[in-house]
Amino acid sequence: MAQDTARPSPRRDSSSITLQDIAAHSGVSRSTVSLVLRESPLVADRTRLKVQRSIKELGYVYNRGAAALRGSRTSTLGVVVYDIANPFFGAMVAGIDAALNKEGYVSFLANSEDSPQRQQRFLERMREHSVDGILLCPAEGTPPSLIDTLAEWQLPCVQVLRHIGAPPFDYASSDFVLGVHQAVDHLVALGHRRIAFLGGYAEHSATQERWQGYAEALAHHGLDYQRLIRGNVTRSAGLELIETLMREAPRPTAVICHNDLVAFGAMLGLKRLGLTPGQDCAVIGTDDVEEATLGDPALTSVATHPYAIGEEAARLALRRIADPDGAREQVVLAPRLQVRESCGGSLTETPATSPATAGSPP
Amino acid sequence: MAQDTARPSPRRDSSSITLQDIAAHSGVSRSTVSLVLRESPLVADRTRLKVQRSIKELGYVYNRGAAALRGSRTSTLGVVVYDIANPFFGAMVAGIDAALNKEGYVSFLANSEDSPQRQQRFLERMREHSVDGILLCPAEGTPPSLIDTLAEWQLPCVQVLRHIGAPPFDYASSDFVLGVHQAVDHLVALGHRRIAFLGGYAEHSATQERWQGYAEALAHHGLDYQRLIRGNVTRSAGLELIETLMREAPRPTAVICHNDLVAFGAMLGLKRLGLTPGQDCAVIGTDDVEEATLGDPALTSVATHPYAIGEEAARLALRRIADPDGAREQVVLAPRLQVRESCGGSLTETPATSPATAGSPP
DNA sequence: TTCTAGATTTAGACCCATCCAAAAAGATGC
DNA sequence: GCATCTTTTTGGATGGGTCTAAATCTAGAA
Repeated sequence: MAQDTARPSPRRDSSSITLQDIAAHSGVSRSTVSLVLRESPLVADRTRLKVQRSIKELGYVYNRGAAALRGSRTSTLGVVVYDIANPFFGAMVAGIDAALNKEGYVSFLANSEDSPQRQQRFLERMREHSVDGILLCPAEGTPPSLIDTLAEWQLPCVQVLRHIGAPPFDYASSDFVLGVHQAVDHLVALGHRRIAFLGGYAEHSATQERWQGYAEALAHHGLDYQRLIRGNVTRSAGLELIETLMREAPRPTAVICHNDLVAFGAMLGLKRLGLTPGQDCAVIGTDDVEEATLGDPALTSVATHPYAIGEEAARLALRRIADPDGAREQVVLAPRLQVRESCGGSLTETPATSPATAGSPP
Repeated sequence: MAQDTARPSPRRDSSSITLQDIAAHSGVSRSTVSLVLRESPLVADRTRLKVQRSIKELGYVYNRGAAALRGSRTSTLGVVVYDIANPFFGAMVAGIDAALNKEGYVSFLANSEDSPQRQQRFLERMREHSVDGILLCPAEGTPPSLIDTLAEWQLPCVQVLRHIGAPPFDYASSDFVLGVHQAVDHLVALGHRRIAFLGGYAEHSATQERWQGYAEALAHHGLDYQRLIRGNVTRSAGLELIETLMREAPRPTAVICHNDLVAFGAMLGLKRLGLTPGQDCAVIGTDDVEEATLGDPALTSVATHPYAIGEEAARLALRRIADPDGAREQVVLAPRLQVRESCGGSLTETPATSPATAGSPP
């Protein structure tokens, strides 16, 4: 109670100061200090100020580990992606980070490298660390039962980009079906009739949705030509696949690519074949990465907004944590076709389609 | 002790099982179970097996939060980068993740967006979470005192790619000085005499080292021409900077770029000016990202091995955690010039320089 | 002045593992 | 059989918060 000004402030070994010390210093109980720390409205203003002064003066450091032990939240989240070196995921993680940061959350990140085993190990570790929830981009070959396991563990999980297991589940992604529709519509409007689709394997929901959109859109426009080449979704895959494709007869006059990397590879492949992208063959990518603007030619691309997806996924996770039994949600952002030179249209930039609204996944 | 087979295994609400339950079930004390969990050699084999069986049978989940409260380690690390959307950092984070994973560590990731404030907030939060250490790529404008602050906090910190504060400090990076030397040497061998350097600002140690290498190498070869253009390190910056540069007289015959993004921008800029990269002007990048192989033309680049840097940084952090007062280390990997088409040499790939050995930073 | 609802504050149990010192059990030597 | 070492095991204190229910303190009502 009395201000002991006799000795210089008895600041102990930095962070060994506890609630008890603050309580003693400010003349209240441990409980009250705890309430102040958690910004409870129960505490009277005078008391709050007094305690806050002590906290600052003694250089107190909140111990979240201890708090988590008794309390119910850790303010941590686990995030699993399968290829963090891919800039798409980089942007997505940036979005997640920004959204979590606002709410005082921090996230553990794991790169599964598309290995279900690594993914599993990480999730078990997350359980041991008692994270409040999981953001999961499921690795290729993840058993659908994983979602049930997480549910048994009482660990809220938001699936991102890909989904496994049976609905209803929490999910955040882009509407890939709609994206391909937009691309096909645009090409048809430009007069194309032979439109191919490049890249992807059937295992992922995200690929299946693209293919579904492709088939639907062709049917919708009454087009007969249909050519879908499976393959990896890398630059070099695009390079190889386009060579196969252009050797066929009849050739397509346009290709839609699984992502921008494939599209860049395809454009390079066209050039190596002596063809001009956008003139001899239109190319449309997916994702609209930064590089698309500065390609040669600039790439028309279905923008899938990874940063926004990351933000939405994080926010959805926070909602689910706050209300674990709430109705499952699917936040599926509408993509937007970004028209540039690679599909031979004019060089002017045309705002192409509807503004962002929610669609629905299969 | 007696196997209570009367009722179906009394598996309670999933994860509410504690050491106490295991102890009771296997007929030993809590302490012994704890020793088993930590793989202590003190425990007799018979006992260990018995306990492990109980652990499995009851579906026990280790509570790391509780362990951390009493013990001294959390097996967690904080990682701060300033631009996770950049594939270079993506690869680096992948390396960090892989190295940590092997040792049972997990990491919190934050994207500072080059904001010292965000970085500061994150570091404070990491302290509250009692991470065992920090991997820090300091944000632009980070006060050098931050390193002292972390030391006061008793938080081991390995700086990565950039460094601030006074030596000795723990640091993992690439030898940027040597990288530029390699690039200049190669260009000089090809007959170039007017070599410019593109991009970067003086604030970062990583930029300063590149510039130092540039100046040193020119002096070493007795070249008079010296032209260094500051600027951002993005694709579009490269595009703009090269235009400025090529309008000068005399023009350089070669440019070395701060990173590959700048180099790609520069190549695009050359094409827009009607010049051919590798013929009218040689271009060399830094980092050797995947895309370099598939550029048009393929880009000669100083490979800086981000994945390896990430691994080394993580391992160094683990060493420092194990031995907080050990001598500070600087792990600086030697880069390697990857010769391709963009500097006009032949199209054959020449293994250019020495294999990886450690160099030393300024 | 006494009573009471509402606003504040608090004591003490609790979360779940780890640490330490000391006890118990087993092995060995004479 | 007893003392002496080892090898194993263990009780109880401990870490630093949060939770609950109850205690205390107001100010306005009766």
